[in-house]
Amino acid sequence: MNPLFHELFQKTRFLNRELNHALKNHDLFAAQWTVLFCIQQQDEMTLTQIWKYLNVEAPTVTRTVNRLEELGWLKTREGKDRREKVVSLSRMAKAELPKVKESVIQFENRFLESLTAEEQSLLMSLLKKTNKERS
Amino acid sequence: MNPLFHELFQKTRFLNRELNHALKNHDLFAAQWTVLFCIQQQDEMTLTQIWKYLNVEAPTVTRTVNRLEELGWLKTREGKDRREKVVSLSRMAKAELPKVKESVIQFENRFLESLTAEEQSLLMSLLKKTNKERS
DNA sequence: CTTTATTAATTACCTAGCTAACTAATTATA
DNA sequence: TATAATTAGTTAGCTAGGTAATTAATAAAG
Repeated sequence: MNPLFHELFQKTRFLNRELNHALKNHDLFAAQWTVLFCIQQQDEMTLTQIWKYLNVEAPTVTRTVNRLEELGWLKTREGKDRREKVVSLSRMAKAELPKVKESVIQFENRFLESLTAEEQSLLMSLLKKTNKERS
Repeated sequence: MNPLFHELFQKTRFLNRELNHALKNHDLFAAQWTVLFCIQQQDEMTLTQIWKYLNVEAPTVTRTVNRLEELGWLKTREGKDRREKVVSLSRMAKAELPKVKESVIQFENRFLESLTAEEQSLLMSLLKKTNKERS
């Protein structure tokens, strides 16, 4: 097994663990945060838009969105296409998200502080250059 | 949310999915393969050695090792310290692993073919340079 | 218009991470 | 040596990813 893969998997496990830790004060998990984040950017999204954006399967998003609705972060309504479920932030989420974002930014900066801006964008472009064909 | 994180998470999700796909012929999942791989390198390992190597928590390894034992890939014995469980490859695993390795190598090469050797080692060193302090 | 195909979302069930709380064996200490 | 602390592993239960199969609504084709 190529050590690059080992390193990649280890790093993201570590990142996930630490991000969960940073979000604990806000009673959120990493995957929940990423869903909130992308909805907040778009104001409203259907489930399909969410899972396509996150590059994740539909059932995963169904579950996370349901949980976030239970917890009071999200509200949902039927789309004009009645198969669609349209998701948006609750009042509470709009009030709380800025603080959450602050925690996440602190965490990200701590993780990246040993890389210069050039190294960060280099890392980004190398990741993007990697093959994305599904076999 | 820093786009670098988004890209990292997406990439490893993609990698995991594709590696699972590549391993399907051998009736293995990615995490199972990584356990088999590290045991095969060391010949014998205790559970603690495994989870420290993989940078994963103990219960995760307990479960995966049990599953692999059920499936006939692994055998276990008691260590001289009777708390320890020592894990090694079964006869079947030793016979099959070379073919599995072949599939994995093909998969890895396909994923990395758009990067030069220099780019690969650059990516590796950038990942390693990242902060690893647990907060 | 009716039938067929497609699409959005869900349900059920699997692997795979995690934490917290536990047992049993070993090591350190009083 | 008896007790306390540590260590190896497990169990229970959560989030989070996946696939396969299903339902309901819409779109396309006959």
